[in-house]
Amino acid sequence: MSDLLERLRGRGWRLTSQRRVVAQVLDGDHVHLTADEVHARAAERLPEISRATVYNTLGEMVSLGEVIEVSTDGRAKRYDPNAHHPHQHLICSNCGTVRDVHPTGNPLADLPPSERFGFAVSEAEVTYRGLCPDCG
Amino acid sequence: MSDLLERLRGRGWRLTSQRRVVAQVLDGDHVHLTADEVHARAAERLPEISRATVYNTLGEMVSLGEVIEVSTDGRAKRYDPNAHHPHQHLICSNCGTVRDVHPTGNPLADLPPSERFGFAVSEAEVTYRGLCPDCG
DNA sequence: ATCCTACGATGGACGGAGTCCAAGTCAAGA
DNA sequence: TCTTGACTTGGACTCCGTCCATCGTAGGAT
Repeated sequence: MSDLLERLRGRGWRLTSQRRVVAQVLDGDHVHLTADEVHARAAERLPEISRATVYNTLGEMVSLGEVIEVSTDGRAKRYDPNAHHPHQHLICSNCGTVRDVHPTGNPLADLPPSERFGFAVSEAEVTYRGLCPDCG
Repeated sequence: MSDLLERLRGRGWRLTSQRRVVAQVLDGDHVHLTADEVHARAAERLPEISRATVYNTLGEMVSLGEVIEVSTDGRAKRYDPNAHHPHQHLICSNCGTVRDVHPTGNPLADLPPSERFGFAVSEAEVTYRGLCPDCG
């Protein structure tokens, strides 16, 4: 994830140890951690990192388009570092596990003008739900 | 919405004034109120109705499949009484207004088996986002 | 019409998730 | 090395929602 750190520094970020650790925690595929989970893992490497800093850093990464925020249910938001590869999410209705999926088709094309109510529609987010192998 | 009340009574519900008022508040199309908004409107008709009762009643209606819970952003859940007409949602990225929409196509069919990871996929929820006419 | 009682309502305490703020710290340019 | 403004900290706070002990009442039984 030094890619991410490079991109962030290129945007004028001051590179602190806290930000470095948060970026490292978010590395990988199928990573969908809550802010508190990010905080817990970051604290393993940098014990005194604060929750506020984790929230700030995640929020900034989201604003910069480097991380996606996923509001699965009414619970805590999850953070998905896979922002540069368009995808949707498949969520287990029972245990909440999240997988990245790549449906065919383009949902935006499925919304006819008569159903747009004058909105400038820019995004379609698809959430699939069902039971995962472990919960099935 | 006496339809709804009839259905609920048919399911063994005790018909209290509180439940009646909540059901009345949820009547109509394009209704997507938060629990607190439901509480406020219910309280206009029945001043001493409690928040807990509103939450209980909404939760029961959701369990019975008479009302749909919509988690638009990370904020308060919204309650959509239009449960018997399948639809998706179009949300203004700026002001949060919600409209019911009816896309063509079936997103479930767009998720190939190889992208299902062994899940028993049962539901696909599509959320469109963009700027509404007022915010555009 | 009245009584009974289990189901529902109440409100206040509680919990989780997230934001805010004043004070202290430090990355990085001069 | 110095300086400074951006960053971090932790604790208080807000918002949304749940829980619980107690009280009230809908509606069947009589």
